[in-house]
Amino acid sequence: MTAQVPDKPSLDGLEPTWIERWESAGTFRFDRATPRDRIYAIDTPPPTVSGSLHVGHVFSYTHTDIVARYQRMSGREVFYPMGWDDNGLPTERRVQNYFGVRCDPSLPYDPNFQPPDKPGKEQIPVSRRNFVELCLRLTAEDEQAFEDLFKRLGLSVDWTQTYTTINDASRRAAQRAFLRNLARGEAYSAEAPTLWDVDYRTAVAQAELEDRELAGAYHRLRFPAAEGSPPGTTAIEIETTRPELIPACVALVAHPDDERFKARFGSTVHTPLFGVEVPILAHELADPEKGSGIAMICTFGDLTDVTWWRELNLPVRSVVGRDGRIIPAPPAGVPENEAWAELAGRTVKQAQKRIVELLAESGDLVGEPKPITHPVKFYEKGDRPLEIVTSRQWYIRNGGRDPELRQALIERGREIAWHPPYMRGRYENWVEGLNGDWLISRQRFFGVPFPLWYPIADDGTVGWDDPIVPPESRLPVDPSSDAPEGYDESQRDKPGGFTGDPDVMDTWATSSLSPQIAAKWEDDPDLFGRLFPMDLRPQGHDIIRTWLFSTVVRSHFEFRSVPWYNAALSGWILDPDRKKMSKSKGNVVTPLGLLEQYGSDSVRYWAANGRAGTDTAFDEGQMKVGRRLAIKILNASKFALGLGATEAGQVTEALDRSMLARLGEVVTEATTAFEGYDYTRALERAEAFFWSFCDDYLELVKNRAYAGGPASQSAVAALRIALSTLLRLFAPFLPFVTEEVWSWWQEGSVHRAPWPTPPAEAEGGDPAVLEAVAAVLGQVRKAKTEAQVSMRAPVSRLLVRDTPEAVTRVRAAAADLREAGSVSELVFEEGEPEVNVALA
RNA sequence: GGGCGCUUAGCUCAGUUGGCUAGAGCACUGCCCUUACAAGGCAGGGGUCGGGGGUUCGAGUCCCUCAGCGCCCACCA
Repeated sequence: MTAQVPDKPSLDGLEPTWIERWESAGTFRFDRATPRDRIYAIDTPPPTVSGSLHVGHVFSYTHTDIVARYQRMSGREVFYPMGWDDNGLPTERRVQNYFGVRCDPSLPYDPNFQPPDKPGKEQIPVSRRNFVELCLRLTAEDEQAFEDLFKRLGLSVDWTQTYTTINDASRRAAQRAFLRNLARGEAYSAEAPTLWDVDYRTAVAQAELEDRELAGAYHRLRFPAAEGSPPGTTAIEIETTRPELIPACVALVAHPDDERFKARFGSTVHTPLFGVEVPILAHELADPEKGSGIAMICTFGDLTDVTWWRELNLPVRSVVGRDGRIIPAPPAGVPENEAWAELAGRTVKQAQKRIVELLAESGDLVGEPKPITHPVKFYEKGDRPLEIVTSRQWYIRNGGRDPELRQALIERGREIAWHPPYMRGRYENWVEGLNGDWLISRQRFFGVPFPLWYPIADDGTVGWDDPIVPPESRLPVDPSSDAPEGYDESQRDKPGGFTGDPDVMDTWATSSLSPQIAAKWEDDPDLFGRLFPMDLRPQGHDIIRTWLFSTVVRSHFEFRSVPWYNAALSGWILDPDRKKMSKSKGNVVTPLGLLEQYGSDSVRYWAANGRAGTDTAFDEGQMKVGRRLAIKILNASKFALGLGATEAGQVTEALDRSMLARLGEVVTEATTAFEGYDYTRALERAEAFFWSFCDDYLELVKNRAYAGGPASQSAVAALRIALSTLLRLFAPFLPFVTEEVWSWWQEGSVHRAPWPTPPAEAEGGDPAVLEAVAAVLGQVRKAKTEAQVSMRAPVSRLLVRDTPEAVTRVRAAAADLREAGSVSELVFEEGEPEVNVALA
């Protein structure tokens, strides 16, 4: 076929052109009729829709796309969907600010509600359903912007396969999976101390915690001995960073072997200011080295308190409310005295300040508080330290309390191929360290509701342990607006009636079902059967403990199988100062701006140089290199195709066969690398070959190719074979420029072309010939450079002395060498290797 | 405190079972308008492979040890 080569090939405008043509041609459309064993299914990470994508997304999504394109060219039908993770706290917060509303689940749905044009000072309370509608409205806009960016980046996603984590199908899947967990006993509810974010007013899970260093102080407090103690019994001094929890104190605890306190175990002391009598107890977790060696147990200051409280069977005296303030009335057993009046209603921070003053006045504070910094637990998205409150929550078993299940989940991890392999260690590390089940309920609104109601007895008590479940055929349900079977809406929240579960599932409880949701579990059994288990889960290594692990848990329970066979973990994008790319930086450098400035292929080139699992520096220099590579492909292609087509396609010359033989080796290496998910190496090999192809081979054959005749035809044929192979090698990385060049002379899309195999025309070629001739040519160039003359300057005599084998190799391309170097006389000798260049 | 990863040229990084004189790109220096490409090409300078010890004919690579950086977990009175 005759090539249609533009006079001045350019990268400008390639993206919109090809995005449009791929879409109209359905190039990346998934063919669901494909047999299962030829399908490659990807569990694409659904990005959180609450703001904007950043450079890190561009980086990691490119990696997945490269793999997808390789698999597609290798003959697999690629299922490459896109999801939008739009439920959850970040979206709620954004919607509140954007529309000036807040969710009040007690309100009825108002079908005619319209938010104000501008958010007012006071947030307007709206029903849950109205709130969810506003969330959907705002996320729809964001999702469109995300899609546009991902398209611009060149992701070969099948855009007809999209889902959102809040849509009907996702809610149905999440509720169905939960009900099955419940029926099998894998989900349960319990009233227990729970980590609680006082701003979001919701429980949070172990996996969502992070430590932050905070300033605090050790306060040394005196607990006087109880009346009736033997004469001379001293007061006990403890150290605490949370003096405001004195009214919540239920005991003191020291190590059982601690001689200082052994005699006191079983006796009691009084709390300062409140005079509550508390026992002195022994427990191994108490560290004699810390503070005064004896600690105050409060309900609850931290997780160790929870352990002590549980194992020592202590009472609960909660003083911190769900809003993070000291509750109005003291818990049972604590007097409502002047001290309490000073604390009630204050935030814990204010309460601490005040109680320290009171303790100083009463003389119970020993010395001055000693300032320290210490790690404090936060919800990863939160602003204030977590408190621990007692509440009823839903859990899914995850092995945290069950060694057998834990082991089974570790075994599942071993069925997955991890890229890079050491990431499996992080998974096992996490699973082995679990110390509680997975808390999935959140006291929030924009999420998947628990599909449950509870009966209300005639005396008004709620049957929390006796939930009413809907049939699966009714899903999804919203228990806040739908009534359960056998009841009607008038019985809501009435004695003898029912009440809906007010909570929603944590966002991970939905996204842990992403393979099920994307593959339309139960909604389309034929499709699901072809896709599950999937082939690849790509994701960041920071969410192994959350998304990856929870997906394995759900799949293990429902299917007794892994959710996918491969997990590819991408690294971080780092600032030039090697810190994780900060939000502010990420916003300065917008992904769209980069794509427009350098071109999508160039940005992808940079991303492709980040190996799986390895953190990568943000480097615009690499994007410039990528741009140069793309331009080089245009120009080299223009040259190769501008020579015209050869009819016979006979590759007869040794140099041509040598080049193709070397290219064949590169194809083999690249293919092996890709099969091991090492796309970076594949790119490296292709790129290294391509530059030597341009610098050496093209220069050597240029004159011969122009000349005409059989030897010329050999060069032209070899060039076209090489170009076809190279374009396909580069296609996964640089989809736009390769497609552009492919379209000059080939039918169809390069992205549906077969992955290259070593060229058959290389048969009998010796890869070392090109290398040997190129080395001599390099010597000629060096001589000219040193003489400061043009590369076209004539060489009167070129002497090549080397081993007989080497001489034979160079001699095989003697004519090309003479032309390329403008050499008059070319002399070969056998002997001590030397290249001697005599300029005219 | 436990686990994992990392440390190679000024910068970003390759270096696959130990094996020629340790590589690439960027940056830097010099030269060249050569009809695919000046948004280019060619050539060049630059490294005690984090420190120390060991195994070996031979170590960037294997073992021990120390140091530094990063991540995860535990502890956080």
